[in-house]
Amino acid sequence: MTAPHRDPQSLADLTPAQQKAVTHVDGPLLVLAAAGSGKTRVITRRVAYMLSRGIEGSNILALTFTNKAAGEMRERIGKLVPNSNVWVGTFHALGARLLRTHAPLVGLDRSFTILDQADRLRTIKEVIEARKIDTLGVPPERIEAIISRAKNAMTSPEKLLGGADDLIAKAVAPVYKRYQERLREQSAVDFDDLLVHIVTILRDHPDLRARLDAQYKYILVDEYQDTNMAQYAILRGLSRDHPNLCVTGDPDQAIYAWRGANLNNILEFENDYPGCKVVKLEQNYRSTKTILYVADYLIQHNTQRKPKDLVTDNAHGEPVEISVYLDDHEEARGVASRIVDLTRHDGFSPRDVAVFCRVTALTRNLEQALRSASVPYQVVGTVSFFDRQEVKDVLAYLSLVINPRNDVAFDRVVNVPQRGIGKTSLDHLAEWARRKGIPRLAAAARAREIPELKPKAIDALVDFAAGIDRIAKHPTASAKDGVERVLRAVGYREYLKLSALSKADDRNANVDELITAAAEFDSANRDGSIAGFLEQITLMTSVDRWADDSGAVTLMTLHAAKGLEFPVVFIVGVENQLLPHSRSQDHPDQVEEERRLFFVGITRARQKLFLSHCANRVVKGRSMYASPSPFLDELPADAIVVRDTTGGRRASSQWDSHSHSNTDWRYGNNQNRSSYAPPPPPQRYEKPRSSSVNFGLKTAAEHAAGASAASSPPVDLDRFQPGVSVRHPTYGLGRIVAIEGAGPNRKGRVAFVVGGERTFVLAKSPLKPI
DNA sequence: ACTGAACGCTTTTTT
DNA sequence: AGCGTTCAGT
Repeated sequence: MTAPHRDPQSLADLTPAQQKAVTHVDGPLLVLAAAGSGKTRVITRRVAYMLSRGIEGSNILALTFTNKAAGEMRERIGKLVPNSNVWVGTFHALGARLLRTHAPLVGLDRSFTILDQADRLRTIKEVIEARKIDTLGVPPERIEAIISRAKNAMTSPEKLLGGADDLIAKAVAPVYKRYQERLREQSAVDFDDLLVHIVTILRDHPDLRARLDAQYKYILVDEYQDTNMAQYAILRGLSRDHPNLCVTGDPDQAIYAWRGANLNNILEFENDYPGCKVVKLEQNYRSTKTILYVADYLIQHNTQRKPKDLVTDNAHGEPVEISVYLDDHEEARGVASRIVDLTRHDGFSPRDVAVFCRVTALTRNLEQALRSASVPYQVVGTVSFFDRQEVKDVLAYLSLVINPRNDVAFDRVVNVPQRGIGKTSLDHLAEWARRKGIPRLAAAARAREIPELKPKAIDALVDFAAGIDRIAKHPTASAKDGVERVLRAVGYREYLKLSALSKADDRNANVDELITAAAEFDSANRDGSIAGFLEQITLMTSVDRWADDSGAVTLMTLHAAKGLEFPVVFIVGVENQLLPHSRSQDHPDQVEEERRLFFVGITRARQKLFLSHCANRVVKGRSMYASPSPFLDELPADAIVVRDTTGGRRASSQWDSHSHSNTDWRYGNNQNRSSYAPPPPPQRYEKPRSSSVNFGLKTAAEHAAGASAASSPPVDLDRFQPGVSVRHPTYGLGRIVAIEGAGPNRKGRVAFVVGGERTFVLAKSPLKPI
């Protein structure tokens, strides 16, 4: 139906299905894109096609899941059509941008602050404490999650309460209500508000809605299966007069239900947008036949699912390897040496390799093993640079300068560096500010009027407020200037030198890096503001900071892996309480999501896939028995090989006596083999029979023969003498310079290699002689 | 009243 | 292994 366009050759390299998607311009379009089906390519080509048909770039909006995906797409569009003016970004970035312009419509200043999830949790805790709300023992973290889910579903506190018989909702609703008020008082928003406020604005201001709808005449959405109700509502609002909405996604890759994503958005799209065209992309260009076969075999175990045919013309490839290790250290070492082999003998480079795990904590061992094997690696999703204390401190100062109502930032820095302002003084201040209905910074400036405060505290607070004021008075030139001004004004470098002990150098380096980041921001955004700098940082995800050109092995969670691909993939910790995670085991829906998560991990691999699990794993400092994931049973036996590295070393009478008697058990089954992939010749490998046991939560220490060795032996106090070298968990190595007193209260003065001298009560301290 | 050290509790996944 | 709370000391 579409006439030939200006550049006919540009479509020749696309399959008929891809062409259909690319050339559909007007009206709703649903692209069901299987993993590895070239979805991103189709989207970018479609944008280029629209531009070539004369559509203005400023009328096109492309929404992605992460900033990184946005950056890639922006770049690819830029290569096809330079200077196109298409807006590409995440939903949250769009929300922030629109809200900067229209903040007053929902009662916020334009200089509003975006709270990250740590700030949000802090605020929730404060609300509970200040209002003495009885939460019926529901922990703050859980309350936070419930509030977030309620917001994403656009449920008000009142409506949450309407759910009658739910006790938890009853406990959460008042916190939710008060939390929302607190945010408004501070002119702050959390991540969810970036979406919800936009929904409110679109709903309450029809003229503005119509204007935006007309401006964003063409909208593309990636990863549509992971959108939530608020995002859905935004899209509805922007696609009423011009329903040229193109969504792409794959229900089998929906892994964010826990965050409020609603799978029905994609399942019901055809009904929501009548006349919608549907294109299925089922051809896989990424993985070997074997990997695709394994993935498909697994995902067919989900009951809530539309069947689909995955096909590929790629080579068969090798069987998927499942390794069994004795414990998590062995696993890490095994993976590391495997990677060394691959790079030395098989022509892979470290950058071709990724290691995925279910929880971030698992990366620790791997880091160690890779380091000692001299394999370069990069962790995605650990405490990011911007989560570091010193960086957060400086950013909080900046944030307070820009938005003086930001009480969260005030609390964070009012006593950093220490100004002798303690908790009781701050409690009085907060209470007074609350009664007066003013921000805490303003209250600090008027500390003299607060009767409960001591003169010392008054002086310190007034001083602090004046200091912030002084910084704010200077016209803020650039982000870099702002950071440097803060550092100078508060004497932050000096503070680091004195208080940070052995970490002073690292922390100073981090501060340096922050200055660099600010300078980078300045040159990238010549009309940018400090507010813009802060916003960019808050909305940045861990994946966004990941540079894939670093030539290093990539370590990340399965969630972070979505949308990426690697020639070689390892998935570690494929164990029962981990994948599926123990928190999901009670709910079948959640187990299906875990299966999808595993599916996502498997389908990231192009050529080689390695899975592994352990018999023992250290969790939270305790060694626990671990059993293989039930998902491993759902893989086709004829496409996998098992490698048991535990040998006879796992001999433990406890273990064996608990074993199941089914000695013929092995991974996988062939009950309903899918027909598209002729499997490689069957490879029969006996699975270690004892591994099929699930011991639940007993610690291995309770069983192990050498259990007593695990408990730390009491240290003989007499061994602490002047001159003796000691180790402290926090301060590291040191030497005893003096012993004071006698008996159980005997104290030792220790000079540390880094960080000066400190005194400890020897019997109570964690000091160890060396 | 503030500061610092020790103890106990906790962690799924993230915009 | 990390963080917030608690306790003791100045």
